[in-house]
Amino acid sequence: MRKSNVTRTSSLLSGGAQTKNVAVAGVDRITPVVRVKLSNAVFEDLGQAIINGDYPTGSSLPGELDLASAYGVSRTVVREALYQLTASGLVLSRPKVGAQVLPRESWEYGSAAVIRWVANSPARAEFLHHVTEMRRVVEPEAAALAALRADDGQRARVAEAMADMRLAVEREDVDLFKAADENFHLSIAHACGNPLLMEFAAKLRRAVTLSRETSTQAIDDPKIVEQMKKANVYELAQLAIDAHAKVADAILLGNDKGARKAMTALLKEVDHALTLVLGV
Amino acid sequence: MRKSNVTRTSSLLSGGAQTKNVAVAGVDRITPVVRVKLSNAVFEDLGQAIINGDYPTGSSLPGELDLASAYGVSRTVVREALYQLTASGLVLSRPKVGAQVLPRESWEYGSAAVIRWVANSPARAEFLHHVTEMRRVVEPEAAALAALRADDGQRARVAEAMADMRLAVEREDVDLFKAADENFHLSIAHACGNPLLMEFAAKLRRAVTLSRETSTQAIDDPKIVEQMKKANVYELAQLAIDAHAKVADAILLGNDKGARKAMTALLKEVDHALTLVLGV
DNA sequence: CTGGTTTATTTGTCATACAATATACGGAAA
DNA sequence: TTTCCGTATATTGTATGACAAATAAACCAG
Repeated sequence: MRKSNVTRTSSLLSGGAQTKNVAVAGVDRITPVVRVKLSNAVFEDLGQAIINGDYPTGSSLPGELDLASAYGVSRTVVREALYQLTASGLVLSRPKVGAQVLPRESWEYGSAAVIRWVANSPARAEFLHHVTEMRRVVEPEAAALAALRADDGQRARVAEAMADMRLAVEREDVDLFKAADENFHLSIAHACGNPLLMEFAAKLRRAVTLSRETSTQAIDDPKIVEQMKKANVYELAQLAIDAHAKVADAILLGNDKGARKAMTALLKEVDHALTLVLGV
Repeated sequence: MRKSNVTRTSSLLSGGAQTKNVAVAGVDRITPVVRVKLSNAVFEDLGQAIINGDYPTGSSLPGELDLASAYGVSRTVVREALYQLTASGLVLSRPKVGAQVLPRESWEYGSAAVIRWVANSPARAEFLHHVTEMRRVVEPEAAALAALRADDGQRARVAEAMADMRLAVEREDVDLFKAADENFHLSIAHACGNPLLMEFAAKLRRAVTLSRETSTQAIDDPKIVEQMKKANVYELAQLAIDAHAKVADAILLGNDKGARKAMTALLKEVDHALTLVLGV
């Protein structure tokens, strides 16, 4: 029933994704040059579908052969995708019963893929709330440790991000500001000397960024628009510069307690407002 | 070049694999219940080998066919294992170049498998140090949130773990004590109302437990034995009971600040000593 | 209706073939 | 000689078909 290989390859990203996802229209156009592995594509789509709640906890995914024909790929590809899902803690597949969706407690929220999916799922708002809560626990500590342990190169990167942020405000360059903000927090995370803390802080930060990106279309929320109008952007920018600078200075001086305190203040006072203005 | 590792694994797998290939009549019936998937076994072994440093960063694993023949499995199985490794952030495989080991920064330290491997690797001591550092950041906050948000059932489980711990000391039952300790911390993590915090705290806790388990054979370290002898176990047990009770009481009373403070003290004063006595 | 057996369906594993891709080699041009 | 470019070759990516193993569901004996 399945004949030509080449045409079927392209039918995966369009046809298969259509059936499950909402808007993957642009995806296959973005990556025509870099040939995406089919199993990764299936992995992405199934993972997003599971996390979106299309397959409730405890239910079984369609059989491997069904999935294969639905996506227009071979059973081999489906299996390889299922193994990635298994490693992400989303499913457990057993003979006869199929790949069962595991309860939320066993998903690997730490995994990059899961974060990506959740940040792009209906549960995005709630997730972002939890992420913010965690950032307020983790990032001040990361700043404190960075003040104590950062080497010269790491301190330089913090300083550089700070400089970029000032430059962005000067030039009124929103994109540069976003990038500098991201760099600022990531460079601190990388300087804290604890790989666990580093990875976790970086992932939290990435979750925020992802949510900002994927929620651009949600700006028609009148409440948010109102808040954005009310905000005095320039004032906010100056406030952000000050708050970030206090953190950076403390880190550069090796003042751990000061860095912790400054980062706490930054997250409490500025970051929420920034998030509102920048898109969530 | 990494022959020793492969051959060791091959022998591990040989029990399950050969029974099928050779089709010896009686052997099949000996181990029919615990049938491990071959790909999972290969996944486990390769992951452990990578994290042990057998394959340095940037190097390529042996080719799929080599791995297949080394492990005595089909190429399909090897590929499925490699896909799990990919999802864990350990390798990235490309045509012709093979599966390259990614730098540590991209390993999913949050993933259960990676934690298992690291907790069982030469880097265990250092990892445990980082884990402890993270616990001192995360668990006090989890306790505080649990005091604010735990429902009746969750509070009951905390109280139950506390009661078990008292019982264990009374009966001088070390195993029960370990279990109660584990339950105590896990129940708090589960009661904090933030899935990210819950998962992270639980994984940190699990890393500690795993390290304790896998290091039983390392107790011949004279320094540790000396410390264990010097420790007054009964005194320590009473200290542990008191410290844990303070946390539990604060949580049950909804006193978040008290819970945070008590947990901080617990981790600072008692937990290290406990870890020493219990096996690390 | 109960309990054990059989059946049927699905996953787990293997083998083979071919397509796609990146390294490495070798030849041509400057 | 060096540099550039195409070809060769080895390895991964994908597809297909086959069989073994496991288990849920149907079935039958009592």
